[in-house]
Amino acid sequence: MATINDVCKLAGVSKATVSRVLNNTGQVKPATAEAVYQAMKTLGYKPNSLARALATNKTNTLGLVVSAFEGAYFSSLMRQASETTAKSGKQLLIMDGGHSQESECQAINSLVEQRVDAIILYTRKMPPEQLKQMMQTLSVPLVVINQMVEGFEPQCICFDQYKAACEATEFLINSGHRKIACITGPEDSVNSRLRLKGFHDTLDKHQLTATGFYHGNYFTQSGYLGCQALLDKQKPFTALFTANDNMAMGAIRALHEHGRQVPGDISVMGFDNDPAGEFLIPSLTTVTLPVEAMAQAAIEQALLLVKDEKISPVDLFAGELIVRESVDQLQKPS
Amino acid sequence: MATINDVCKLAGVSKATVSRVLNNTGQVKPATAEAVYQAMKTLGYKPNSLARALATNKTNTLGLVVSAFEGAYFSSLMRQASETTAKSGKQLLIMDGGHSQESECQAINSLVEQRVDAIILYTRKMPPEQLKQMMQTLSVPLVVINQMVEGFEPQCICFDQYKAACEATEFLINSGHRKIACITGPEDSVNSRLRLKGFHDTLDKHQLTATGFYHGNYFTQSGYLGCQALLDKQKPFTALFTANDNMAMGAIRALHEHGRQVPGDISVMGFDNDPAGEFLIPSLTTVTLPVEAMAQAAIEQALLLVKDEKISPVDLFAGELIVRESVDQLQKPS
DNA sequence: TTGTAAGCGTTATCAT
DNA sequence: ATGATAACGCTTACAA
Repeated sequence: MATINDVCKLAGVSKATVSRVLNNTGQVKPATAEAVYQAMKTLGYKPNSLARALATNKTNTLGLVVSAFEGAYFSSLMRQASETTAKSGKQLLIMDGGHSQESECQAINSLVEQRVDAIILYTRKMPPEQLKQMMQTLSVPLVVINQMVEGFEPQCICFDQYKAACEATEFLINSGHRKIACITGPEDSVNSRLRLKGFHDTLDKHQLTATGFYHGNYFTQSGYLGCQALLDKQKPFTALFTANDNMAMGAIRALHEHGRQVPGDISVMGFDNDPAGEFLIPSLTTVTLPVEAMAQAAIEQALLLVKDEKISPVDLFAGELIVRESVDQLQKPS
Repeated sequence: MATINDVCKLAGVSKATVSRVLNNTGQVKPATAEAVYQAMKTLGYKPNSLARALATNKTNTLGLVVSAFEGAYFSSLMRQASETTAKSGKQLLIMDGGHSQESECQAINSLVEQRVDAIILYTRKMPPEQLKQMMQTLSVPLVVINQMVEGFEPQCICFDQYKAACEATEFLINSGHRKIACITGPEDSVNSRLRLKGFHDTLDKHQLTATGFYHGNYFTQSGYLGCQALLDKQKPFTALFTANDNMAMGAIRALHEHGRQVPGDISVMGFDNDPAGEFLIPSLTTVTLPVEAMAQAAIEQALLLVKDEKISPVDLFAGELIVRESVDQLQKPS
């Protein structure tokens, strides 16, 4: 692999000059520049970004840690993050946060060792206190998605989980449902707790109480199992609130296998607006989660932090109810 | 950010010694080692992997370029690749190949500049000749998934698209279907052409001909649109062969909107075995594509190449028919 | 067991 | 307009 020295020799100039044409910094006579270009070409020279980073103390790289690769949600997140980063002329390094807090830490650590300019973290496992501590001690700027850290608001890109869950539940109630069951996310997830709280509070507000609930894990299968469990309990319900679209799909399948019509017998509300939901039969009533916008905001904040600019907090992102077929109106909404 | 020099001073030893304890290479007195650890800890020292890579000429990093982030298929690919790499103690750097051949080249180029130890490429856009050229000229080993390059077979991890498509079609015919339409992938994709060829050849073999076909783009929506187009043509068919599960889902939705029962009126065959297919109503008859195994094989070959070991070609991966509900047996299979 | 010093491929500061 | 040369943070002979 050719180095800058090889180029020097072939072009008959010094390292400094080659570096100049490489970064077009400083003045260099067109003729020599041309010679250097030629030399680079014939040698197939590619600058070594490691050496460059070492010399400049800038890697031009952002690190993104995601807590999963599965699901349309994360796909969109990664795609948008990658796009926004590319537009800024930097690299995006995507790492798997794995299934545990420990592996998330490892991922972050490894990004720090690689000297990325900033880290964007989508975590499901990291407790808020530890996030706070990292924000304080880490030597690179850290932006987190979907987790609020007190005192570091500008570095947090959040979605109003609670409100969105309230609205979804409200819609169910407004549609005339009174017996509502729920399949929620894992207990150890802050966001899933927020969604659950929104659900419960809204029921409370209407003097209702949940007909049953089940802790899923966001995978389709757990929606399926959860719904079976709910059905087995023999407590009848007319609507099911689900903490994401995947689980909604699983639940609908379980309902179908039990001979229940959706939405005729039981209505199902999703969460996330997975693109597949539009094509399901019945199509899924759900609430959008603007991942793309959030990913973009996260990268942009990170980019500002890299430039040492002061940043202001980003508003909470809001959900939007998408009314499709899977929820029946038992009565007209008020 | 603390450097090795800071550690030296605080611990009162030389760089060499610190390096020794860092990599536990060579002999170092337990007492001094302890002192060094202490120093590292109190300084919050993290080795700079750039400097290390520069010195050793090894980055301990593999680069993966994917042609898309969307879809369960790529999620599995990335997850498995990430896992296998991690097991080997290396890093996986995932890059977006983007939507064009040019951006794929950029991604590769940038990985080369970052001096990754090897590159794994899942491409949809790169023509075979160019792949071949890269394999010859690139300074890092290159492994490609799903594309066969003559003379570089050991570096190609492939799936037998053709055979799988034949089997799927055969199943349709065996089930009594004679009027079969098809929604295939993009024309410029080698694999999608192979699937289409398998479909056509199998029909030929039975003296049948396709009732119609449509070029989709692997997104759900295009299955939906394609199926509508097919329906509008008024050429009746009893079965639909689809080049991936997403498009199958879209097609089923279109069929439903046109009042056709699946599989009662029209059977639908998917391709890929997307995990969602199991929960669809009707659940999807499809053929598995062993992405995980392929991803693992790709990483393992890459790892061997890094170690300069000679590698032998990996067998073509085979599909497996998954019989579920979406295909009706008009007659018992022979 | 430990230290010295050269080198990895760049950039950047001086001179010239 | 160009060239020496000292960093950058680490590894690795070679000495001691």
